Amino acid sequence: MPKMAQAADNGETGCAMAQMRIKDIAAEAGVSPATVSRYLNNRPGQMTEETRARIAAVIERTGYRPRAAARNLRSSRTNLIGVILADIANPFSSAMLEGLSASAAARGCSLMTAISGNDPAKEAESLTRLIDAGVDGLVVNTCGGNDKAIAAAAGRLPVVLLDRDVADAGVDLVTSNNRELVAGLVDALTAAGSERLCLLTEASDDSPVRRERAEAFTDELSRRGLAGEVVTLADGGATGVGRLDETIRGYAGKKLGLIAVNGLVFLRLTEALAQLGPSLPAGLKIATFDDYPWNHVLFGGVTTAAQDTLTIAERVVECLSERIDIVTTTVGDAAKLAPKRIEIPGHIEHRASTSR
Amino acid sequence: MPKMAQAADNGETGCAMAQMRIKDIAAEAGVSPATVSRYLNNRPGQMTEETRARIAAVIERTGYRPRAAARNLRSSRTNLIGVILADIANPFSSAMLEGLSASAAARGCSLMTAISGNDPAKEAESLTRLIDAGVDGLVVNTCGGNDKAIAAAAGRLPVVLLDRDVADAGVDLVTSNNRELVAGLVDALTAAGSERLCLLTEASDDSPVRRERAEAFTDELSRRGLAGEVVTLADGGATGVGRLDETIRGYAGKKLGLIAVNGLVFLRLTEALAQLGPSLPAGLKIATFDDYPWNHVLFGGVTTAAQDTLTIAERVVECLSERIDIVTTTVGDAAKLAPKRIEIPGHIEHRASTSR
DNA sequence: TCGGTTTACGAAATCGGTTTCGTTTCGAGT
DNA sequence: ACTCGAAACGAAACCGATTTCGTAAACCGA
Repeated sequence: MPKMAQAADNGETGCAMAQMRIKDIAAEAGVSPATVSRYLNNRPGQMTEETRARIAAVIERTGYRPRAAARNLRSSRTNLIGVILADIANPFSSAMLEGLSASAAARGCSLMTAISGNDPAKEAESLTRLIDAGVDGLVVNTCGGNDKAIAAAAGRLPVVLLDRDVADAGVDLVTSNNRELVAGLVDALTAAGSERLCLLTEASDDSPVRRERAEAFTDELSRRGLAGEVVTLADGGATGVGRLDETIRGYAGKKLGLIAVNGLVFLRLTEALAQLGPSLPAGLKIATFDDYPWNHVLFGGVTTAAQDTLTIAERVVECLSERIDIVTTTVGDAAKLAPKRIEIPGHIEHRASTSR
Repeated sequence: MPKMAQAADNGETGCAMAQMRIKDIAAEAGVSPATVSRYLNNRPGQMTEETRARIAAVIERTGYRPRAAARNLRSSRTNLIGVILADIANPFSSAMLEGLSASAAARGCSLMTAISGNDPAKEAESLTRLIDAGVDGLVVNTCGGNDKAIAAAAGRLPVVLLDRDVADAGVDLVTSNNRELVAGLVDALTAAGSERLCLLTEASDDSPVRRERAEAFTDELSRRGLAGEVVTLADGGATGVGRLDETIRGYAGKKLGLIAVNGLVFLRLTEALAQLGPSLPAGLKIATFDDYPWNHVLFGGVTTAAQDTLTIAERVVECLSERIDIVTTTVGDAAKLAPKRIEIPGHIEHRASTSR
């Protein structure tokens, strides 16, 4: 006989009563805790429709909620997904967070988030913090510089990389079809009359994504026999402007088209253009990656390579849950499925795209 | 004698060994699990410098990490802070998330995030999800419509409201000094020559924040004897543009100044202005809340009321930890400290602010 | 040297679920 | 009727830490 046997017989007492435990529910429903547990996790071994109903009724009436900590401990599963984002200021990241949140919730998982702010040290710290917290899996939008740590983490739990790859291997990656998107932007600009193209990048951003886009860009140029180059803006804002000014002057009168390699570079580009004064070279056209909400306002609308963040998020969670299920189901590390590389097609938003 | 007595004697075997438990560490260090626990939580009752060092050495060597689920269960504390954000697309929210993440990490806490997308149903669901997950406290940037649920939640664990208040009482709130910021924007516009002022709002956003700003605005107008009004854009984009167009025409030739009540309205405003064509009424000036990164690019720089997101985040976490400490320390609900209302002063970014 | 108070630590209970394993019951097949 | 397998369920171990309580040793002033 339990100490607080009749703790449950309250109808609607408003007072703060001690929390119900599973054994209280069990007693109330006249079954064993094991059966209630089966009910809670609707285990394959069915139970009589009658006991099921009885348990449901008791839970409904008492408003019982199982304590997560207890079930986590015993089952060593938390239904938590860790997310490490490099730069939350980037709308890509916030859109992704929203998508991940929704997809995770759909599978009964919650998100634990950490933000590295593009600082590898913080990223590493977040990595251990989330793992220590017991997340079932990890989504990492890495800022780079932690390849070994990430590989190590992937050895301990399921990891899916988001957008940015890691030199070391063995982890799933979900990203956009950057090469096609680059081609699409080149298409758009040439169709709009540009004769020379520049891809603008930042020195500080040395991510594999940037490199992939730059590579695709030069490939595309040579494939089409177009003139152009990759221009790396220096980090200090002013230098960047100088470099940009120089570039624009260098192509003066030649129908230049600029592609910003990502949203932040685009932002710096607009700043720089504003600084250079209202007199832009005639025929200068602009396109960019990342569909910031103001892209269709600036310059009368900027043609944009938009990533399908919602689908990316969905697939990320899908990959992760798949691996999580494997880990928690199979005995050892047997049946390791090969690392996937998934490209989610983005699309080009065609807009006016002219600076004038 | 434990089953796996010598599991610990490996030096650097690469094989995946079973995880260490606290009792393994204890055995290895020649102390009891209780002492190791004391070490881990550096409890007031000191221990010999020698045993401390011995435990530290063993932990260091084995790379032992305590299982969070177990300590959560026993201590009924998770070091998790739940965060519910209404609209992650708003840079205010993402900046806040970054700030919260940093402040929480500084106190050894992690963040569990949920995003309501301004949907009260989702918000309510997030509320229960996070509470069920066992968060120690909750930060809510509510979208409204859940006053009772939030009040109920606040009865069960510490809750701090972020930016948006809740009709019901009894919870801490951290927000900006909206009234002063409104006055600051009015200052800026009148100083720039505006004679009539409009505050632009959206019908769909009926948050207390919007209302507070609108109220402050009309107060300010009457205090200064200025002409002007609050203009509510309808929800459907097109109607909004029409309404705006109408407003601008109505004041034609009268040196109009527009204030966007928040960043999203400002975005719609820029869109609408772009749609209305390049010929804006001469002397139209614009100011806005929320310092989006492109504010200083558009229209040659838009005067902005910027909130101090970092400080807000800091104070939010501070408030929350304070209450969490009280809850976990004191016996009952004694010593309930009164709900605070904290206003963090923002500042006005003075920029060119002219549309032409 | 002796009571009295800390201090350092260990033994064992405990948190609240899940999981394993075994038992009973029920229905089908012959 | 009897066997057999599956279905429904209960008893008890278990997850891995924290916490309570107790004890032995150390310290301390008189």
